Amino acid sequence: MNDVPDQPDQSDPSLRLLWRHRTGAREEPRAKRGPKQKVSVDEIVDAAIDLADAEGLAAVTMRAIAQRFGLGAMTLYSYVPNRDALLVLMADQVTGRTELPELPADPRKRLELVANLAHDELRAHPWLLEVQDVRPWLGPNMSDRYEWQLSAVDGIGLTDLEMDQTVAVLIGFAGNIARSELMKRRAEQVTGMTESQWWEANYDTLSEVMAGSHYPLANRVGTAAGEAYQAATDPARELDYGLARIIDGVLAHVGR
Amino acid sequence: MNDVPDQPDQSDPSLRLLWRHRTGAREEPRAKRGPKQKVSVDEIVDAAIDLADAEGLAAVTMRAIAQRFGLGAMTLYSYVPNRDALLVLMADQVTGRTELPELPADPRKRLELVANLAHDELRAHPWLLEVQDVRPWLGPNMSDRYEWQLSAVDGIGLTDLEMDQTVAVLIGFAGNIARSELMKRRAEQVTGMTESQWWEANYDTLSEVMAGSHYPLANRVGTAAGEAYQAATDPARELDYGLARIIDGVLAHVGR
DNA sequence: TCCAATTTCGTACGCTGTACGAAAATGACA
DNA sequence: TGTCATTTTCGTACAGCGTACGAAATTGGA
Repeated sequence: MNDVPDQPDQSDPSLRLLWRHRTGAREEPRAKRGPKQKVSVDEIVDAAIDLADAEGLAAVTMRAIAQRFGLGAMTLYSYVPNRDALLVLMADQVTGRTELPELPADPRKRLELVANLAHDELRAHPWLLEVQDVRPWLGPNMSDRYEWQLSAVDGIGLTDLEMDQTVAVLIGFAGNIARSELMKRRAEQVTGMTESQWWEANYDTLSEVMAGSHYPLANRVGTAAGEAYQAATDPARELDYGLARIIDGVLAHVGR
Repeated sequence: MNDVPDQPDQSDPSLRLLWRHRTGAREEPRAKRGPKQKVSVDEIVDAAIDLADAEGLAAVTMRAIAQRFGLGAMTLYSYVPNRDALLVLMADQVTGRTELPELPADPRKRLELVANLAHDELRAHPWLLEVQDVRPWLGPNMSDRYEWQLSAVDGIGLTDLEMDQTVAVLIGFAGNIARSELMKRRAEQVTGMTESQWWEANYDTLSEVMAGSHYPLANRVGTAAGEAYQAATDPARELDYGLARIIDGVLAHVGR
């Protein structure tokens, strides 16, 4: 019998699930009775990650995951409270796969590394962009990542708050580039045409429909882009350009 | 009988729908026979926008929109080819509601205006962030907007390609701030707690679970953030800080 | 051996977008 | 005015989703 009255547990249940491999010292108490679980949470999460990598986040359905193990769909709910929690577990688990390299001494190179690492990861697992919209996750691997990101901007001359905000700007920017790359790939997949093919196929309709409007700058810029790299956009160069400007701004701010 | 062989029309059908109010000079040919349509595409799109503003994009279902007009769900498909096309129409239409102010002379103020306008709009219509992921849209109001954005960075000393990339960085950043604001609001709605309440409710679990890990920088930064503004993040200040750094970087690049 | 605890999972519900085809409404023409 | 081709309306249906519920199966401890 407890002295303290039973107040409803307001704490997020998926927190313990996220940190299941690092809970203090003791192992999580195995169930004493009942059938042994046939798979593990990690296996389920890994299977879901595979599925998302291969076919996109929309293909990550409870039924599809369960089928990979020959389980019934509802069985997954004895491992994971619901689909959203699974997505968070996927995000943290895939984050843990990327090892965090030593940081170079040069501040500019440090910031570039933070952005490029995020960008590469999001290119490899584009579904992370969609998961991000579901919930901010506070898992062990994400925490490690954040600590590493902060260490990259530490000692440069930023205040504590500015350190956080600088990291946010950098990884946000990397995410935007990754997002535009994803959209470009998706558009090509949906339409079955490359970007330049799309513009060609729609040229007549566009010029007819835009006859009454005038876009001198957009035309000039669009022409320049088309000549520079047979497409309207080139995310790789956007990354280099934008990253250089942001880092310039940050380093100028701390007076270098 | 046509001389040219019938080649399948590869052009995007929703393009004509997007530009329905500006097609050259002549009106779109009204149907000669059959019942008159009871509503208009604009009314449908406006209703969908209202719904999205009030209850989020997930509430924008074909059935819900149709019900607003006392129509059957399938009736909408005589106005709009499918839901995705409707979302694009919504995005362009709501973009047209924001009037584009005169641009100030000062380059810094011009760039700030571009970012702030995007940010305010996304705050008022957060579902635009989700629509953006569906498809890049090329409607009349988005085209006007893009031309205006380019004019804001024109004459500053950027190349044509850099103009486009600069706009992309600015509005992408504004979008990221709006996204984190949206997530914060959503989290409070889902959990029923404010951010600081969440941290309080999960403090015990967190410190237990993170006992084996060390996050000196994250702790320092988190403490600083908590003291500065009773929360882990403050999007409004992130906007000011990041925007200043980005614009610094751009203006330094063109040598001012 | 028996029971309590736990996992497994079939069924079902409400929800989604939308394919299909019948029914209703309308303007043009005989 | 009657007829018909055209167009809009929309009821029904289907596949797929997350998941609530409850029964069945499995297991270790007493």
